[in-house]
Amino acid sequence: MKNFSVKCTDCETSDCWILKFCSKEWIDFVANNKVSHFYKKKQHVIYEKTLMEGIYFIHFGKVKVYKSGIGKKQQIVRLSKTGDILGHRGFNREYWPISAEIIEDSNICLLRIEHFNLLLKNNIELTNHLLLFYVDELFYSEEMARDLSQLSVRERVADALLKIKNAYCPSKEDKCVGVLLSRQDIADIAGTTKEQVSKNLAEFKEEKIINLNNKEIIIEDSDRLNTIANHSRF
Amino acid sequence: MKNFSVKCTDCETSDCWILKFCSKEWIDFVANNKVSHFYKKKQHVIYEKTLMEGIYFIHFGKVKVYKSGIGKKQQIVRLSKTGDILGHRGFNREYWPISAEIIEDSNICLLRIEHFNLLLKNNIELTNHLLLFYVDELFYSEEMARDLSQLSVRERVADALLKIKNAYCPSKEDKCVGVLLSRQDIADIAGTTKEQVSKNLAEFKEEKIINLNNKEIIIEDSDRLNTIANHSRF
DNA sequence: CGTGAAGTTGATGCTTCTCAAGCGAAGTGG
DNA sequence: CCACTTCGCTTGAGAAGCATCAACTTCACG
Repeated sequence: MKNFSVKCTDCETSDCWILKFCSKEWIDFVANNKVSHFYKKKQHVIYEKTLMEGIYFIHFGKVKVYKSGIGKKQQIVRLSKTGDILGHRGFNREYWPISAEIIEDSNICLLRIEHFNLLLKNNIELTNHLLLFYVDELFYSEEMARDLSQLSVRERVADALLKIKNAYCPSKEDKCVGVLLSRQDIADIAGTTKEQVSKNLAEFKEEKIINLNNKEIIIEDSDRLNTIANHSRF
Repeated sequence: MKNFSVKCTDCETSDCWILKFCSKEWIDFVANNKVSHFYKKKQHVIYEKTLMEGIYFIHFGKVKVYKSGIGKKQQIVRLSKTGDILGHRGFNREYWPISAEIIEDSNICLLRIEHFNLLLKNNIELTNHLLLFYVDELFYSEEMARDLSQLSVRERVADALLKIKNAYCPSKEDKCVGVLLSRQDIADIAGTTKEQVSKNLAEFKEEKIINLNNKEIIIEDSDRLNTIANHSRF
């Protein structure tokens, strides 16, 4: 396993919050106190209900954040990637309210909570950014709640595809969704079962809205996909 | 209509955030810049998609906060009351992402956003409290999302009753849920229809879990109600 | 006392979940 | 390198859960 533990000052992940919102001396502080770790696909960074340790920053990679529900059911609440903060849902909590699992090999930095608190206290811009970030997260979360309860499965599957694309391949020109997720993962975003996802993807393919090339999902007609997903909103 | 526009310094709503987290001089600042308004049941404080104006503080009363969905469907995302902050979901947004409707006559203070921002900048304790509040809101919202998608209607109706009780009558001794909401309101919390609420309430009554005394819901066996609502959680 | 709104209840049918069988790709071990 | 196992995906059939519709009752309020 390669060592990805670079100094923050040499880090190429330019949208890392530390680099963007902290002063030079505090970037050094983070560099001296963070711990980097490389994770392989399917490994867990965070286990729900275990002791909260600190805040994570994704140096590079892709991570799904989910909440456990009935039996084995899970609700994916976020798709995180390079530059994203991770574990902020556990801020000020003793135990993690969510789990985080690697979906593409990732390198992730941990800053223990006492250091993060010190950082917040001394970097007002970071605090302000975090505040606004929570506002956004709350907005998306409540939109998700409403949609999970009111949209049909077909609409939710369409919406899930757009969410994945938006998270991992936002480029308008590029048609792929940017990551290989299992049917179960898509179901855990859409709040349904893997069988329903399969059936609806087959339908979308039949209608030439998407294409399925060896496991990869290609969005052929994002306008119609949008129409299906937004069928109801407003 | 009585005039409830008291000076903040004379305000008896002791859990108002201004009184709790701002310094004396800044309480005066709020007192001089806030606008109080009395609202009657069914009036709207906030209309979704209209211009965001500022942050509200509930002097006294009860308010439901909801997001519009398909057709006339609504998802209630919060039950607010005396001392609560209102409209923080619109922080840093141009338009309101939610509506807020009075469910019991209320007096509510508005602090325009430019004043609120100034307040935040100068009262670090308020900023910190707001940050932690958003973390909590995010937690509850994602729990709601998961539950709406995974629980059965029966479980969600039980959960809705507990949420109402918890919001408006948290006392363990008192059995009432603390407020008169319509079946449609309960449905909008539970993510179902008013008919299903009616049927499930009848079932609960049959099972001696609740009692229905002229529109008022009395919780007779909160343990069993909890068991039903939590059937799945963990 | 009359009108409209809110609540109840039952019948019906659609949507979605569950279960099961079959398939193919990928990984494992001899 | 090939059989063997395992895992994920697909598809169909059946069942369950839930929304919708409609008829009726009760309540609120002028």
